[in-house]
Order: sequence, then structure tokens, then C-alpha cells
Amino acid sequence: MSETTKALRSDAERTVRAILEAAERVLSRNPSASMEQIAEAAGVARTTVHRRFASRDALVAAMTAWATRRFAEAVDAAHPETTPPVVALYQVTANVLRVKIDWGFAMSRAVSADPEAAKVHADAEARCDRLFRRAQAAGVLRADVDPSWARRVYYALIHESAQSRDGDPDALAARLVDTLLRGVGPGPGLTAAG
Amino acid sequence: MSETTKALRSDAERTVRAILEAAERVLSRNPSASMEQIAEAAGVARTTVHRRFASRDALVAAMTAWATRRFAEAVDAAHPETTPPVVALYQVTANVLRVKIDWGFAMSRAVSADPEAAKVHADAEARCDRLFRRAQAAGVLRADVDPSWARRVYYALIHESAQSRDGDPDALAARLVDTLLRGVGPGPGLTAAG
DNA sequence: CGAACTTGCATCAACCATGTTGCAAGTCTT
DNA sequence: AAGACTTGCAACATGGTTGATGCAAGTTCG
Repeated sequence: MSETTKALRSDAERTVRAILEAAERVLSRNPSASMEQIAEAAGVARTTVHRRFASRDALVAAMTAWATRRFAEAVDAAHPETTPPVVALYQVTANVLRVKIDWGFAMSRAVSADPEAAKVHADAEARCDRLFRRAQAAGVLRADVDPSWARRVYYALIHESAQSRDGDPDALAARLVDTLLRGVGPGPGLTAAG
Repeated sequence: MSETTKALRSDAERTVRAILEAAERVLSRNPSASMEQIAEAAGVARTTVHRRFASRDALVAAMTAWATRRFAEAVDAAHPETTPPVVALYQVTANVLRVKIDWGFAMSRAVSADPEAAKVHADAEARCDRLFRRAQAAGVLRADVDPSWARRVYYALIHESAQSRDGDPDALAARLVDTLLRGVGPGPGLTAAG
């Protein structure tokens, strides 16, 4: 391919990114928004969107593919298998929050849509369970809690934290992990008064 | 109105209920499902749905109205202002879960749709905050947690519990409150190993 | 400048969901 | 059995969304 094509492609890629980001912005607020609304938010004509993405499904597929890649990177970067459980928990949380804040819609669709993305998420789920088992062995996680319930609570808190947006990802992660492990009741050292 | 009309109306109301329940079932799985799919799930023709509900919006409005009424009853029945905080928390949780398990979609739409329903939910939110303040005063809730964060966590756990459906509402409520107050980390009496 | 390419605009076809109506058949009550 | 009413079915109109296309204008690079 020529040098010209290369230069033009970088322009095209910029347009593609703009569309993907606009789609995330619009669809996270209204999942049934029209292509027209997405195009408007991206600052391009609707036909341009259709030229870049063959169909509506192709667009959301591209979104989930992009988000899934960033998600996988976020998990990997935290090295959840080799770091001490609590550290890993913080790192994974902060990293994933960074992605989820910007790509919440795409990530929510990733499980039920693309089988490729579903695989990544299933893998992440398995790694999460492994991490929780290590945490349990280290005494960070109570032994009598159902690990799958702990994971669901963890996911729910991530979702909630990503929605709230009050504070940077690191602060959100700190509050999240604190809440996950200690809850909102009186901490160790106090006797609960019922 | 005649006796005949009365008798027939009870038939009609049964149909209405069937449609409302089918709509909840279908829309909770796919919020953008067509009237056709809803009608099919209700076991009636699409025209019948349109005869009972002037428009799609009217249908979901009726759903939210119905769910909101049951939600208000659920909160009231727990007497959250007069019972000790922990007891009230259990009662409210169990009662609300009973409603939310069956009317999750309608309740999720209640906030942004009907202003009437929004008022009920805003009221419930205020009562929730009051309850948490009482809990804080009683030492059941840690003093250094942001009450609005505690409420958001509580809502998220309710959502998650309603989704999971493993166990009866009372058991779900017990697990939920336990997790909310203690988290999943080692309880009081143990020193956390980092 | 000229080539390659992209974009916006206008336009078109097709589809699907929504909402309406008329009519025949059915049910329930009296 | 008769009346009142509801339901299903078929048909229709409508609007909005999707997706495709041709063309003029613009940009970037050589």
C-alpha cells in the first residue's frame, strides 16, 4: 500500500475513533438511540458512519472489541496472579475502573455479544475467582462467604463506582475495596450494637 | 353500570394483569422487545394489547404505576422509622426484594418516567437516608462513611440480589445486610493480613 | 497542480414497529 | 336463547430507521 494510503488511513482512523467514542457516549445514555443521533454526536454525517461500519451491529461489535481489548490490558497490567491479593485487588480495580468509566456500554454488551469478547470476560471471571481464592487463603477474605457471591458483589460495586464518577479511579478503587472488605458497619475493634 | 359489565370487567382485569406480567417478563430480558413479543408472551393477540393500552408508553406507564404502588407498600409495611435500625433494614430489604424480583424492569423505569412514581422513589430515598442516619447514631453504621455512598451500595446490592434469585427473599435479605455491614473481609476479632 | 481519497448532502428503497379498524367467533350472564 | 362484551384475525396506514448510491466539494500528499 502507498504512502498516500497510509496518511489517509490515519485520518480515517481518527474518524473511526470519534464515531466509536460518540457511540459509547450516546448509547450509554440511550441504548436504542438511532444512528442519526450517534452520527450527530460524532460530528459526522450518518452516511459516513455507514461507510465505516457496515451495519449497526458491526458498530457495536467494533465498540465491544475495542473495549474488550482495553479491558484485557487493564487486567493483565495488574498482574493479579503474582501480586499479593490485596495489592492485586486494588490494582485490578483501579485499572478496570479506568476502562469501565469510558466504555461502560460497550463492556456491558461484551458478554452477550461477540463470542471473542465473551471469552475474554469469562477468562477474567476465572482469574477473579482465583484471586479471591488466594485472598481467602491469605485470610483477607472471610472463609464462610460464597466466592461467587463475593465476585458478584465486587462486580456490582465496580458498576456503581463507574457510574458515580466522584473522584479519580484510584480514590474510587480505594473506597470500593474498603467497602468490599469491611462493609459499611462498624469495623474491627468495635462491638456492633443492634 | 350493569352487573354484566362488572363481571366482564373482572375478566378484562385478568387479561390486563396477564399482559402486565408478560411485559415485565419480556422487557426485563430485552428492553426493546416489540409489542408483538409481549403479546405472544401474554398469550393474546397484539391488537388486544393495543385495545387495553393506548400506546407502548401507556403500557410501561401502567407497569411502573403498578410496581411503584407495590414498592411503596413494601417500604411502608416495614415501618422503617419506628423499628430499630437493623430490624428495619432487614424488613425493608426483604419486602423490597419481593417486589423487585418480580418487577425489576418496571421499577428501574419508575425513576425517569412517571413523575408520580419518581416522587415515590424520591420519598423512599429520603426515608432510606433517614434510616441510615439513625443507624449511624446507633453505631450500626460506621460514622466515617459517606451516607450517600452507603445508600448507593445498598441499592446496588438489592439490584444484584434480585438478579441472583438463589434463595427466598428472607435469605437474600440476610446475606445482603450481612454483606452491607460486614463486607466480605475478616470480621471483627480478626486482624487483617495484608 | 493533479491524484487519491473522504466527506456531506440529497435521494431512494425496504423494512419493521406502531396504531387503527371491521368483522366473525367466542364467552359469560341473565 | 338473547344480549353485552371481548377476542382473534386480517388488513391497512404511517412513521421512523436502516442501508445504499451518485455526485459535488474538500483535503492531503506527491
